[in-house]
Amino acid sequence: MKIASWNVNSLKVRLPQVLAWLEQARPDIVGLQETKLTDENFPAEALAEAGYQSVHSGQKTYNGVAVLAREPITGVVTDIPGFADHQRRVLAATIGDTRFINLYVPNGKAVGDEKYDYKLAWLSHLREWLAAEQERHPRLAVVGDFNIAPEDRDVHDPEAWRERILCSTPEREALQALTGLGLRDSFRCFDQPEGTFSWWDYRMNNFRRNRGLRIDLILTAPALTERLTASYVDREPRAWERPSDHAPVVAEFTV
DNA sequence: ATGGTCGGTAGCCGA
Repeated sequence: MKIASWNVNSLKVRLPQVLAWLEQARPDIVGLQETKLTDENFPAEALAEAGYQSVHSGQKTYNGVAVLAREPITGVVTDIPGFADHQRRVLAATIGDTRFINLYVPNGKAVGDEKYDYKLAWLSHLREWLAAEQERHPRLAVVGDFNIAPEDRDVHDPEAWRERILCSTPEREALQALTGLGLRDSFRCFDQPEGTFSWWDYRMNNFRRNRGLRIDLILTAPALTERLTASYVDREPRAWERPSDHAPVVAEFTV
């Protein structure tokens, strides 16, 4: 089994790249973030022709998350239970015996901003939900754009980013609270090249200079962690014409 | 040198 996560930064613009990547990578389950589409504009037919069933929780202009899968999708949940939010950032689904939770974690804008407080509150509620989900579904994968670089080695210039948004200690502690539930950052279950990132700002030729952050993650519960065979960032689509500012991240498993 | 680029949308906001 091969699963993936990709912040596409507008699925309207990025559909050709997404279809090309699905064809070459052939993942079984994919979480997309920042589709920026309403449900009626979601390209379900084009994805079906590519061999993927899909569910979408959409919103005009902002956010929007989708799950694509080769097998039937059931058990769809679109909100963190008990956390009312009009922002479409959550999409949980069951495919086979895998529970797949796709997240677009709030960016937070800047440390101390009201959006930062929303981000930390959101992550606190997420932790409570994931603790319960893991009880119900041992084969749990939590994927998405977490908008948090877990450690300094996930940041091209840690000193420049020290205690800034995406890297602050409270954000990292909120992420560690998820790994404290037994969810592992699958990427770190393997030796990895230094300077591996998943997001590069469009400005300043940051991709060419590899000035990025690793903020797109695939977390796995023990029943999946023990079946992990690989976890990596696929940088290739970031180098394509008219790219998203994020690259897809991938995890592979035995069965 | 404190900006720079995208995308959505129509003057800026969000990332």
